[in-house]
Amino acid sequence: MAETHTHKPEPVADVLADHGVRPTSQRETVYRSLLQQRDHPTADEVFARVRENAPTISLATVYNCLDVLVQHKLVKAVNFERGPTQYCANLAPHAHFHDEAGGTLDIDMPPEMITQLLGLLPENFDVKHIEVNFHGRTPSA
Amino acid sequence: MAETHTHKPEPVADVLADHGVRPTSQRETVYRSLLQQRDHPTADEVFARVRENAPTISLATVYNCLDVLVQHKLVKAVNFERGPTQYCANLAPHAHFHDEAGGTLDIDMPPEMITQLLGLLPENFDVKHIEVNFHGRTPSA
DNA sequence: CAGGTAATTAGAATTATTCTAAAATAAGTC
DNA sequence: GACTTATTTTAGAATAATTCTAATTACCTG
Repeated sequence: MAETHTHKPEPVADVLADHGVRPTSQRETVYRSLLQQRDHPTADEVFARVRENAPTISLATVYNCLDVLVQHKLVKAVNFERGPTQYCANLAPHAHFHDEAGGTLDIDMPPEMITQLLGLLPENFDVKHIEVNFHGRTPSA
Repeated sequence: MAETHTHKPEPVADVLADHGVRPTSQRETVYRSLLQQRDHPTADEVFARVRENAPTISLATVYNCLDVLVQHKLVKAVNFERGPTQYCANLAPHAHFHDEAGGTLDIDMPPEMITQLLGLLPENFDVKHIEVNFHGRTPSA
């Protein structure tokens, strides 16, 4: 099957480099893990996952890598109430829905919605980012 | 000057009772503190403030009271990134703007905006609450 | 390959919060 | 008003997530 709509699959190292992140093996491993398993893992969960491939990586490094990825906008950090930070490689503008029963869902947000939200602010505010979180229950059925 | 638009100012104890919260002196003190000083204090800050009137109150009690007030929807808990939870007695629907330079602002949200946000979700999701947070800088001038 | 910068590591430290168990308070009952 | 029971408060210990520290390792530049 030919790839009709996708560009050539850019190696992870290049994606990092393109975003100004020096591509170390740890950073690649962490980022790859987030790309592969697109739930919303905590730092601990990422640590557990990457240990399989990189058994010598440390938790501090996982935190460092995640921070760098977030700072360079390759990954989003999601916070819910007092829970541990969760990480998300979905870069499209989206909100998050936190199910009380556990689990976090991405909710796509059309760009107009972002524009409207920004419209609530006084003109000269400099917005770095917006976060929209829903909290509740998904249908149990 | 006659009070033209306000109802009789209901004592704090009654407000608590009306919301199903047993009005203990600690709860009244904590709630009153939030009503009076409408910045977005952390539990520690509330603790420091209420100690002036109630020098024997404990930090655990402040946490307990804040939790009860939040559970009974008299107070909102606001979380930003990894910072400590902040509390807010503004019950009108509103978003929060976190200034990197410090400080948190309430941003009014018209009900239509809430409706639109809810429209992003599948029909049968049961939403307990929505949180909209902006992050950035206010004009320094 | 020497020298410098940046990244990683293990473990200690910190911080906000929650837990625990006991004492105090309040509410309801006779 | 004393008695019982449920709730709240309290001080301090415990926990959990994250950050810090200092030492080591990897990478790049000349």
